[in-house]
Amino acid sequence: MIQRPKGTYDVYGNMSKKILYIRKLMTSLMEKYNYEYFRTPLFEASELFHRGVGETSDIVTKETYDFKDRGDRNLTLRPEGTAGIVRSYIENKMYGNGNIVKCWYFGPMYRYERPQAGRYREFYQFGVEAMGSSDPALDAEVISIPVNFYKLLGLKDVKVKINSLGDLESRLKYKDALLAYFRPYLDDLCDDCKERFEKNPLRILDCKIDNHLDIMQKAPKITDYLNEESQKHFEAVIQYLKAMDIEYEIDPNIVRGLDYYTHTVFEVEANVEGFGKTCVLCGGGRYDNLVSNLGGPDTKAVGFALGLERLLTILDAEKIDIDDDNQLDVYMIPMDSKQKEYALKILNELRMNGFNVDMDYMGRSFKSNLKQLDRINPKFIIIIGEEEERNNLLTIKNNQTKTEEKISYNQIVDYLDDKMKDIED
RNA sequence: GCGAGAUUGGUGAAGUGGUUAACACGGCGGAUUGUGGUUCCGUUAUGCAAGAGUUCGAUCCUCUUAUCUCGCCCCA
Repeated sequence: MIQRPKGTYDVYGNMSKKILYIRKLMTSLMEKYNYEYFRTPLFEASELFHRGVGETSDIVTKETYDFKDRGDRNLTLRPEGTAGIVRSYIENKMYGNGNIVKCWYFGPMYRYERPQAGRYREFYQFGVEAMGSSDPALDAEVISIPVNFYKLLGLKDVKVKINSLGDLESRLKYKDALLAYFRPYLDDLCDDCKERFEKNPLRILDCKIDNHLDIMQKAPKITDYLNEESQKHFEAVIQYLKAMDIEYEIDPNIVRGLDYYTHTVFEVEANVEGFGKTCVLCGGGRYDNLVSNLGGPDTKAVGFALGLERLLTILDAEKIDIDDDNQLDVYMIPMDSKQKEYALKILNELRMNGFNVDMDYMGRSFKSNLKQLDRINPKFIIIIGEEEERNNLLTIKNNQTKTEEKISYNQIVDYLDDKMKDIED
């Protein structure tokens, strides 16, 4: 038997309802924020991610799906959303009028990782990018999006952890300071941290094993290395968060895994009782150099992304039920296959008049069809037998009151329109 | 990439080196030939992830592969 590829999953049943609901919520929220929907290709020139995400990041060095197409082009399935959006921004010259571009996306991303709970090789991300402004208020707006999104979904104790990496200058100075600081203690660090020391010293601060060590607590803080401009930006973001009543905590250990971040970096976490711990739900930050690094004009930008699968896992753990069940308006039961023509005629008519209608295609006995009704749970049942067909009638039964009446075919649309209003009231 | 544990029908699962693989739910049919969540009856896996090996005989033992779960790395 052919199985689905490792780290992928199929969506159906309950899951599909949840996803549709979440997508609807995203769409309406982004309308309120006045962000535009963007869609970019699932694969891009490999070089885009090498230059965009960072040549040294783990995502690019060991997690991408790279392939050559039949025209010998080097392509990569996108491991994240920002690089493609920025490429599109540059390629379509959206910077033209010095406009701000605020957009959102939702789609599959690909990383060759070891699958674990809530983590897949093909996974979906919802994200936004706001390009063309360095206003710290924009950072705050972007941060407010996931916060409000989670609140609307019913998550509790949603909290922002925020830090600043400063501009390139501040960051380099800090990196040097860290290297100088940790070098004498290298032997005290865990093996992973020794590797981090070489590759990405900022991540040492994030280590779960060495967390307790004295040298960790006393390590230099990025905040002491921010230049004046970076400091001012950071403080302003904090002020704006306060203004919006968004709960935050400054966490100097947040450094993020992608190379393009500058200034604001943040994660949003929620306390998940089901897991007995706080979980990171999404992350993002400012990337003022990415657009120019990818060949565009100097453009400041900020964004975030959240993983759908982790969100669903956490909603489950919190027992937040979000399925967006749209109840069937009408279920049709033909008494006999002879009545199918007439049934289909009614079915089609009702659908074109805006009702959700389905009927039995299993050739079930009448009795059996009735037994199915509890599972199908329609608002109305239309029963069509020989007599109804002959006289252009149909029997319609209210599934709640269990009362039924015979009406003529011509009346059905008006009849249902009327009844639906009653139900809604 | 490394380590550990799993994989039995549509679903949840019990089970054993040897004839017909429990039990439950669901499905279908019937008791009730045009009106339903109850009850009762019948039926529902030529097969125990895939392949190979050991054996007179394997779902059970061994190996390989695949996938899932958990941990590390990483990410979010």
